[in-house]
Amino acid sequence: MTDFLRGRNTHEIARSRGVASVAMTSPIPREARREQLVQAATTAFAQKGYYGTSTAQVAAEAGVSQPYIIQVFGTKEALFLEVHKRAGSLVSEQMRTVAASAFDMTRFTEAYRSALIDRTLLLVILQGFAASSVPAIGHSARKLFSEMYEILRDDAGATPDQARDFLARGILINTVLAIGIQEHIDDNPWVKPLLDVIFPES
Amino acid sequence: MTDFLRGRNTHEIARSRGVASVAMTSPIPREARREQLVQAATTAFAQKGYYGTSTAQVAAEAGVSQPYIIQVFGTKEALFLEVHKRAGSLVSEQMRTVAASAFDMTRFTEAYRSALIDRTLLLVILQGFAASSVPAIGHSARKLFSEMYEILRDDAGATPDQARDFLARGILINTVLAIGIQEHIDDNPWVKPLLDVIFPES
DNA sequence: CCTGTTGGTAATCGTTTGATAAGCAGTTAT
DNA sequence: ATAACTGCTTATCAAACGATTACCAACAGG
Repeated sequence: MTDFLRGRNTHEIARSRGVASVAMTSPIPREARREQLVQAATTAFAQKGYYGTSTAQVAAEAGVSQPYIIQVFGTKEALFLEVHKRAGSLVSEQMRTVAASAFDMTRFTEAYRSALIDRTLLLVILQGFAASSVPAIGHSARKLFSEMYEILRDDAGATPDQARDFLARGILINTVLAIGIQEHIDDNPWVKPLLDVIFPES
Repeated sequence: MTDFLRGRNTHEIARSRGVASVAMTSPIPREARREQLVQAATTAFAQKGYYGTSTAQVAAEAGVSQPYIIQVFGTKEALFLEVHKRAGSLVSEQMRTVAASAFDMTRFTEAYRSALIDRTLLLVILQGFAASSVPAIGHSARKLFSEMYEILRDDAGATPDQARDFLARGILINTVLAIGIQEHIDDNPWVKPLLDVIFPES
């Protein structure tokens, strides 16, 4: 990005000063670091998708070097898959808890409002749909889709029609988020009534 | 791709034979060629999206050289925008004719079934949503979204709630097409009841 | 101390990318 | 005929990409 310092980590900063042991942060344990990288990658992939995001951008977002990303995850594809699966799990989890008791379309808003805290998760899922031509990504996307239907059917007791409408609403919200129409509402102010029924009183 | 002959057009074939005027097709007029290129680009972009599709792939699909694509459209972004806008126009057009009389959700299936003939159009629209982080593409996507709402509201007399449900169903269909779950129904056979209510008796 | 292991980086590579430049072939107008 | 225009190519380029290699720094255990 703009900040070239992003790529300079504590190691290099210390070395470039000629001081080996000043302002040196301890290396972060493997699992914690991996978690942090997935988080950064989620942010990056959410915006520009699988093809549109370079491993260097993910690295910059995380504040590490690009080869390190590859070293930890093996390939860019494996990284995206981990990001996608994690996002899918989190959203599924949230769906399950909200729809646990009985199916009720009025709970929909509640469900997605809490998920909106991590709107990047929803965007990653959309990007997964769009990149389904990559075999492994398509597989993961279909699995997620099926899993969501399973949740609605088994945990919420929804009929196929109800599940369809629920999923449709969810994907519509994902799309509206992706195109950022709320931020550009000034360009088309007359769509507000529509947005109002998509995001009630928010 | 696999066929290296794709890149050899009539010009080169004639020249490589040392014969200047044998089996030589006349150059195609500008507008007709442009149309053909947009068609090829639509096919290419529908599968792998804006970032995932190279201009060379578009050129191979159309049977012309890669620089020619750039020459005709200026940039890859301009090409995608033309493809996206044309797909949006065609789908909007179809929406308008079907929903012209009065709003009726039962006509939904009919509307999308005819549009399914060009499922690539729907995929291009989805890819436009996914690539909305590119400013011009985002603008085009929002414009399309607004236009669709306008059609539903003005031509079909739909309420915001009805428009929301209609659009949601449409985008769900786009998504289901994108992930290709129908082709992989064997992997998750129990989602068939869901697909049956998404694509009635098809 | 020094030795192995873990957590990282810099340097580099081969490929692919979008885009430019220059030129050739066929058609049309003078 | 020839000059000009349109259609389209080959050749080339600089930048960006994912990935490999080799190395450096800190810590832990003997």
